[in-house]
Amino acid sequence: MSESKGTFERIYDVVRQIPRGQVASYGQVAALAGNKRWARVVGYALHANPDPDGIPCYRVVTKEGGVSKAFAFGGENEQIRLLEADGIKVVDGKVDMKKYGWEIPEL
DNA sequence: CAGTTGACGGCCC
DNA sequence: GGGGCCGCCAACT
Repeated sequence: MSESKGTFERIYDVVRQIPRGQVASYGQVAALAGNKRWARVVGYALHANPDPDGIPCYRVVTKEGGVSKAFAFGGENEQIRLLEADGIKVVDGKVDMKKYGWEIPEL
């Protein structure tokens, strides 16, 4: 509770809360992490991805639902594969945010 | 310590 | 409708 978590861990915590079968955009994660302007920071944090096993960075897409090409954990094709494994349909390398877009619980 | 970069977002032309 | 530029914050060198 000391909020000693750094900005990165904070972002990881949000991504980790993304339910299976849904996706969240960088701005979405950034907003839940604390600030929407962290969109770039989110990208940086996910790139660090210290725990790809607990941090489904592949569930994080751009606001357009497109997967990032700079993906380094296997390639875009791999991310799409993982998304479909979650029941998310990927079209043209993009997902239907209006259908799979993660609804913020905004507790 | 300061400068540059970066898995983005939003607005302008 | 598509493409390009600027702006935001934090981390990295």
